[in-house]
Amino acid sequence: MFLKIQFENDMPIYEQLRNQIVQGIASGQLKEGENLPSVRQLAADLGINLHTVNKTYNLLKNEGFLVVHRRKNVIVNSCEKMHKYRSLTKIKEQLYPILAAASCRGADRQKLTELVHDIYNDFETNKENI
Amino acid sequence: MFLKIQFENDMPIYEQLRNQIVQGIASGQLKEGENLPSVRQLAADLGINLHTVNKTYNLLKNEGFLVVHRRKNVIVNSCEKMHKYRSLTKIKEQLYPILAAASCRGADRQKLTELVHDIYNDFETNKENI
Amino acid sequence: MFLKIQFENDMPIYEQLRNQIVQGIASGQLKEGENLPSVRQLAADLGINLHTVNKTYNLLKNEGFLVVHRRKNVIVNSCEKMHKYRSLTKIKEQLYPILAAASCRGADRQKLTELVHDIYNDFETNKENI
Amino acid sequence: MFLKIQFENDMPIYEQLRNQIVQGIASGQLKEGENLPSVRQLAADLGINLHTVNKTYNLLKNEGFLVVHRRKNVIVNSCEKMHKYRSLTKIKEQLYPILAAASCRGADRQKLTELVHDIYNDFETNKENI
DNA sequence: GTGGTCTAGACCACG
DNA sequence: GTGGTCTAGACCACT
Repeated sequence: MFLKIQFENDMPIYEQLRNQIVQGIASGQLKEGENLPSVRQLAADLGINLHTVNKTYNLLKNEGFLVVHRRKNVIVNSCEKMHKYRSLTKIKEQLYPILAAASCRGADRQKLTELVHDIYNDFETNKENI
Repeated sequence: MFLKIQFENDMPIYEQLRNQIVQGIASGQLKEGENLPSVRQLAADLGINLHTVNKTYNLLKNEGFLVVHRRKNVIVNSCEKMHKYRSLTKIKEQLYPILAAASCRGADRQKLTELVHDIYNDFETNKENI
Repeated sequence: MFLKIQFENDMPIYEQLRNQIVQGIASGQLKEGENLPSVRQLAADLGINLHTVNKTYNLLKNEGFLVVHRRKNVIVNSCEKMHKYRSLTKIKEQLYPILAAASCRGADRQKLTELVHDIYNDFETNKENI
Repeated sequence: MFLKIQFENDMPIYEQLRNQIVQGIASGQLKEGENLPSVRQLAADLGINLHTVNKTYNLLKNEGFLVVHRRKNVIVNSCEKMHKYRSLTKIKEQLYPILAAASCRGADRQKLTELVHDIYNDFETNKENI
């Protein structure tokens, strides 16, 4: 598994985990329909609490990234389903404070669009390597 | 004052305040050298505790957006000083999880760059209206 | 714990605490990765408010001496991380007024370098005693 | 006059003033017996409050750097008199927290003694230029 | 049980 | 009157 927890990070563990799984999906390391390790197993692998993993899975389920199948295994949702959760206004809301700070600090729209491309390139190069 | 707190929001008050002030600077509503209301005043205006405002001001000071001036109280820092706090890697780090989720949900790089332009346009149109 | 507050001292409590912890790290009494008492515990031990301890910890965190670890609570940062916060110009700035006064009062560079060695010896002899 | 106040500095004005005058003496820009501008005049020159200048002068008087003459003009004390105020233990006390932080951050005794020499050189080169 | 946040009231240093 | 410091008591998120 490619997941790694930074215990000395400000970000809560469940949120680190959430972000990494989402990035795994974005970069194609986790594919549609692929199933994730059980709560118990992932907790053991990472050396963290069961509740924490559970919280992450629930969060990802509510966000539409995962679905819990009847046999209790957790799998990556289909792309079409995920698309239904898209909300540009929400994304904009999240970007706003980051871009505001960046703008104040002299990062112009050119720089920012470059960054966006950089990140999307990261996603795609990962896909190719798989 | 254009600041407004949403008490029902999950985001801590001090952080809402921080974001709004940064956006005020980005959009030119708060100009370099302009002074902000005193801790007590702003706390009274917003109906919150002065320590919460104090925390926000201190945070913004540490981030380089504000400086305490011995006679003008708290003022907006100069652009040049703010520029020293720019770190593209940090911005990228902040964008990463947002773009990952957006990408999973079918927002391609085209859409995202449009959003970036939208937001930068917001900043600039505000500037023109002043 | 080796920490001791002088309540009759002009220096703010949180700053006394900060200095003593930094000296503890410098002298090896607090080692890399070692964890400090909880905010509440230390506050109780020293007979001060937990917010004061909290302020100290946050200050030391911002200065790179401490990090909050999600399981070990607050721990001493690694030496490498601390090294990133070194700024000779800043140190020089801090030394300037002290050395100016010392110089006026007839303490020449010889005396001062001796003092520097004295202090560094203190740090090292403490290390050996552990 | 070579004095300059930074209103956006954390350090109180009276302390900035104190440090600069001490540095002026250390570097020979202010010589033994030379008299300083009146409280009123210096306050006007710097655009600060009378009380602030007064506080500085009183502080410097208590520290032995200045003496108030009978005709109310303030003059730089003689070197011999200043020497009586020397206390190595006090200097050491002041250096301690600075060197502790520096040491943690990887500035060894070599680096620090260099800094000391740098600063003393500053004092002396100023003297030669006068 | 930990640190983080918010509120509240008090005193002080500074200008 | 300003920000800075300290104390006190409360609730919450995280693990």
